[in-house]
Amino acid sequence: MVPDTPDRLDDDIDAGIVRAVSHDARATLAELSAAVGLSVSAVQARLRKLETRGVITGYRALVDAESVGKPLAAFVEITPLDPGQPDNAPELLEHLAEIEACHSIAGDSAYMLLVRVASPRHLETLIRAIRSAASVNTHTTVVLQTFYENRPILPA
Amino acid sequence: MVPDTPDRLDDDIDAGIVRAVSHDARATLAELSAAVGLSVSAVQARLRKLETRGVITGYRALVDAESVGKPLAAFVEITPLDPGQPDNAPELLEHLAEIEACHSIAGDSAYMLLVRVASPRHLETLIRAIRSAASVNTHTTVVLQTFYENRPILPA
DNA sequence: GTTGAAACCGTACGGGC
DNA sequence: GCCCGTACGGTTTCAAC
Repeated sequence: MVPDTPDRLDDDIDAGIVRAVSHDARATLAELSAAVGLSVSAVQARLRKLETRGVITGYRALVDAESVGKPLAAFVEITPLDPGQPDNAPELLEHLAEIEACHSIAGDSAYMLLVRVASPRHLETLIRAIRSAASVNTHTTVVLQTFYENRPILPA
Repeated sequence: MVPDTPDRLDDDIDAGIVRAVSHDARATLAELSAAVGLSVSAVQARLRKLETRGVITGYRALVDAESVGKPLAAFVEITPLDPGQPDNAPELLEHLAEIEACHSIAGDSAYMLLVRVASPRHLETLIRAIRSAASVNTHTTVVLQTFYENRPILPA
């Protein structure tokens, strides 16, 4: 039996490109070229492919949350009030820009959110908005300090 | 009394630049210039300042975790075995590349980690490594599905 | 902040492996 | 198929204003 391709990286060069652009998304093709030892054209073609195949899904600036007025982060676990109802909480909450991430999880709660707000008062307002928008209970864990986050996901 | 600057964005134009580069970190200065209505040079100078002031701390490619062989994510809460000891768990764990984020938190546990691994077996190995490296108990919540994450932090 | 000129970069295309 | 080189238009950079 032929083994399935375990992931969508063709080879070590693709992995090197992903690593380099994960470390600095604004790196030029010339810099990426130097990093992996291929011509600029070849790197450009590979980068395009990585984007179209969905390996690279976008490019983001990392922004200091305090600098943009959102110094308070929290994990909010949510659970539907009525477990019988169809559950589309992620969609119902998508319009709330304070929510940075939404995962469904194993364990006591149904979803884990990561949120960022300006103050405890804003956190209270957001939690109320979450509860009423998605008909859920919430369990909130305040982040006291972030040591690191958004470390690059490196190809194995 | 003069109000303290609440954050480190000078004005709406800086906010616009941050928003634009958060949405697409590979946008050219010309594109950013068009987005905020300033000359290319002025945008470049502002972007540099935002970087040196620490408002923008870097640029990352968003990588599909499954495509690079890490389809399994989990939240790992950790608590020191001996609460009397000096606690430098974040440093002790920093060398583990599977850890994407480390926050200290309020509540039952001391820290919340976000980790990504290839399989349940790798998760077990990682949890053992975390326990022995930082002398902690762990409480793990597996991520079943990620609806969204890394949504941009927009200036208020 | 703006303009402008030189250096650099992104892109498409041709040819070779 | 993938890769490299070249050429042209767009971009980045920096100095002068």
